Amino acid sequence: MEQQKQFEMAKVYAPREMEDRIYEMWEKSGAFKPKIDKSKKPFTIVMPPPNITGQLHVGHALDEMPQDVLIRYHRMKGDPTLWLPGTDHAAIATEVKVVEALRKEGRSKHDLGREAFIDRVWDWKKEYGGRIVKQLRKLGVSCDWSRERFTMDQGLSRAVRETFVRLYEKGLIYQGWRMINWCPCCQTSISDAEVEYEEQNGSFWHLLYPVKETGEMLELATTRPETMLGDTAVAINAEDERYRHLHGCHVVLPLINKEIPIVCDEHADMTKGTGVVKITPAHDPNDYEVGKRHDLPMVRVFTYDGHMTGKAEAEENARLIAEGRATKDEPVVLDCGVYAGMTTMEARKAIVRDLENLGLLKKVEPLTHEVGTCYRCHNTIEPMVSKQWFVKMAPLAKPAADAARNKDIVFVPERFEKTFLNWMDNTRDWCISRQLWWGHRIPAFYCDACAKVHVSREDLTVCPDCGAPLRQDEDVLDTWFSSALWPFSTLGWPDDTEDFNYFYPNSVLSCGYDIIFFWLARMVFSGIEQTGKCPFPVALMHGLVRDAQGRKMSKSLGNGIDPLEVIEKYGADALRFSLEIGVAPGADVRLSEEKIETYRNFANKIWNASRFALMNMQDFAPKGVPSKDKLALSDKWILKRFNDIVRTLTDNMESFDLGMGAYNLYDFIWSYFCDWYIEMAKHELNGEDAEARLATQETLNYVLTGLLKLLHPYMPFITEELYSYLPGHEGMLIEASWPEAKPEFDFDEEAARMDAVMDVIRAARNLRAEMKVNASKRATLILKPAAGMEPAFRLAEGYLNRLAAASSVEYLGAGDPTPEKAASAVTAGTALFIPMGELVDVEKELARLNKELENTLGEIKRSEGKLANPGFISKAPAALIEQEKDKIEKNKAHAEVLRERIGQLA
RNA sequence: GGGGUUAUAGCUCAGUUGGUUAGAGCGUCACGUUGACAUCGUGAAGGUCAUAGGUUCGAGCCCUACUAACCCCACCA
Repeated sequence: MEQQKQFEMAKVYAPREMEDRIYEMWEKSGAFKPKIDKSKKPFTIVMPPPNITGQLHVGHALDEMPQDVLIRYHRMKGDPTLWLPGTDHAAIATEVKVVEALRKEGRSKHDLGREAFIDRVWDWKKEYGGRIVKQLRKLGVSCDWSRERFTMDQGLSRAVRETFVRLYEKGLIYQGWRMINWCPCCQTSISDAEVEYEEQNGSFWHLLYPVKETGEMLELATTRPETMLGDTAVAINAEDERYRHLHGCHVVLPLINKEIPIVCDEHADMTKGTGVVKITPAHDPNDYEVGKRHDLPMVRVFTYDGHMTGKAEAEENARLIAEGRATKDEPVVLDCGVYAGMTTMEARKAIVRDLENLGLLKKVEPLTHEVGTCYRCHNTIEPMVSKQWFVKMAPLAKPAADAARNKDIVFVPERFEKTFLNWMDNTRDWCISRQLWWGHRIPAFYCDACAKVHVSREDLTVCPDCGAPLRQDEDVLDTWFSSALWPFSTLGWPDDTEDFNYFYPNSVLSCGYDIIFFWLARMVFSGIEQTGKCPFPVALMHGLVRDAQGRKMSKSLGNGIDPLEVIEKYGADALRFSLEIGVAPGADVRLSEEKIETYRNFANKIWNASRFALMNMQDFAPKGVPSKDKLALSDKWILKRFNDIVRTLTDNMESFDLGMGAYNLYDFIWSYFCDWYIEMAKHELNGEDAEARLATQETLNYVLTGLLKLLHPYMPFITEELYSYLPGHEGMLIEASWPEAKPEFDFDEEAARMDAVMDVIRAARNLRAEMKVNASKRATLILKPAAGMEPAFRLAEGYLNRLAAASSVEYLGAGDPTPEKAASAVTAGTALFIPMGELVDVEKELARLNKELENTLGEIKRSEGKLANPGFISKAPAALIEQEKDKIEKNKAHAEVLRERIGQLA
């Protein structure tokens, strides 16, 4: 049976053949479902929900990696482990996609109407929403698909509504006219966090406004001349001597000849430009504040779709005002006359041209400045005064910031705590209403009869006060409003469910640092407000994926790596490892196909090491743990080193040093296990001594099995496959056990002696390489062992033969003369000689030995200098002083052997 | 303007609370293939740890200043 297995095992690792099969097996076995055990502490992570519009890209792959590694580690440790997956409805992104699809059919969402449009989006969701979820499986994510959630499913919608009503009832959600960011393209408001600033080339137009009282021209500059029709004042600084005579005066707004006041306000900066600034309260955030301070009227000149307002809009507005339905906070709409209906850009040109014709354009300066753009469509944001819903942030931000300051939430790495606090301490109210159809509709109901607003957990049709019919608010909520509840809404909150009670708070939240404000911060304050608990004690951040040159991956640069393609080519394990190895928490990752190839090669290495092990375990029935009696020196050495790596890896996992853990494993498996241990084990495995062979088989099996387990969180597929081949658990899934270091295998002394032997092997190889000896040519190795080392070398002769190409090993006593026609080297007091007859160039040999002697003497001097320093003696730890003394001893012995050899050759 | 990060070998990066003669991968060069693996092995070359001070018995690591690159937030009339 086993015999067959071996021959079935391909010589080359072929991930494609196994990964889908293994994933299916995992899913069928229910391995990813936690077993709730009240006596145990669970380990929980909720997956950042990808957008249903999404296609898997390397960013997702990076996002999943730390989570899957931690989840698999904790599952192996035996913790009831839940990784909860799901998707986000992505209000704007999805709506834009579907609107686009409709446009191709020659229709608009308004042609369909609200209900039909939403049906259409659900259809779209059914068709494409599952795509990313299928693709995620290719990465090997071990989440519990039976608990998959969607931000707009019934339960989560109820959580959203409950949250909204609670916040409203506490006065933490309010509706009002405020300055907001308006995207004329998406035709919706967006939050401050959704504005991205881009550097753009623009102009600085210097305009002249005539002063009514004095007739002089007041020069001011603007980057947005199209807003001038909405100016309701001009501001100067009260301290500005240049304009002291204008206090209380007015200017006549050109083009519409409207008289507006000159006001004194701190916003006017004397050091900038002419110190005069035009004030457009309806279209600029700063001017809005100035307007409030001076009780200036607000005049709106832009429509919500990016045109200049005209007669129709102005009349509609006038009507509302006349009927008393417009509040004081609401801007007055201007009929822009000849400019009406123009886009803002057309109006800019026309207004500048007209001003120039009037001689009121003094000059135009080019400038580059940061312009706010929509994070979705990248069109320029227009600041607008608009009626929206807001979350009052101050009372929510305070406890969230406290949680970070009290370390109820810890950031990994630490520095992101500052980013988080900086935002929490300065955040402004959150605009949560979006003028979209796809999303959670705002549960506010208006009564036109009694002008009341009802916010309710249930849909209302008639006014509870007056019985008149109600109409629901047309807007939906910011998509992040629902994702902010993700750590608990997915577990059944607001109901008192078993999942919620057991798995909340979550254990860790892992996401990219680019969504700290969008998501993480909002989860923290929402969790604290709604559940009274910080939703997770640890925020593990990761960075961005970049290309080999460190650039962001983007379609326009064409430098993207398609994860599905590279999985197809190199396997998911290779991709996973590439994204994790050597990456410090929070650091960006450079990814290239070459890098992925390197770790595919690593997988192949493991594959072949296992193949080797299996070939040598045909006749072997493991007892599980090697018995100590017959272990070879190399067995003891690897058992000790394996203990070390188990301890290290466990530390790495517990401290979230996942990149370090991967690196440690790579190094251990390739160098310690493959290059050294397997090569040495060949001696015992091919030897005559049946008991020694058995002991090595036990060791090989024990260590390899353990290594596969340690590597499993990073490379789940190949480790699962190989594990199932190893004797003792053929066909089994990797059991839920994380390896433990066994103190009885801490063979410190033997390991140290083995290391000394390895030094000699390296020195011999080095000599041979320098002498350009053909690797297949064997030669006698003559050793003059350091004190007490001869027994170790005798035990290790098999390794010396095999790894240092020694045809035989001879030993010299302390007083014995050393061979002359030999290349020589000294390591830790042991001298080694390889007789090479005439090949040896005595001059070169001497030069080399002298150089080494010089180095050694230098070292001794350095150590002696240290020890001669009274400060060092009195303050350094005793162990270090001992170490330094020890070093002198060793180096002296080393130098002695070198001198002896030099003396003999010279 | 506020906050943050980075600077170590040709390239990409490690380097834990300060404690050997600063490491790895890739690349380069030399040698090597008959049975785990050329998706491989062995060996070598290559670094004044950005700069200047400081603290310390001791600094790649801590502090200050400076230089350069990058990121985030705010602002730019």
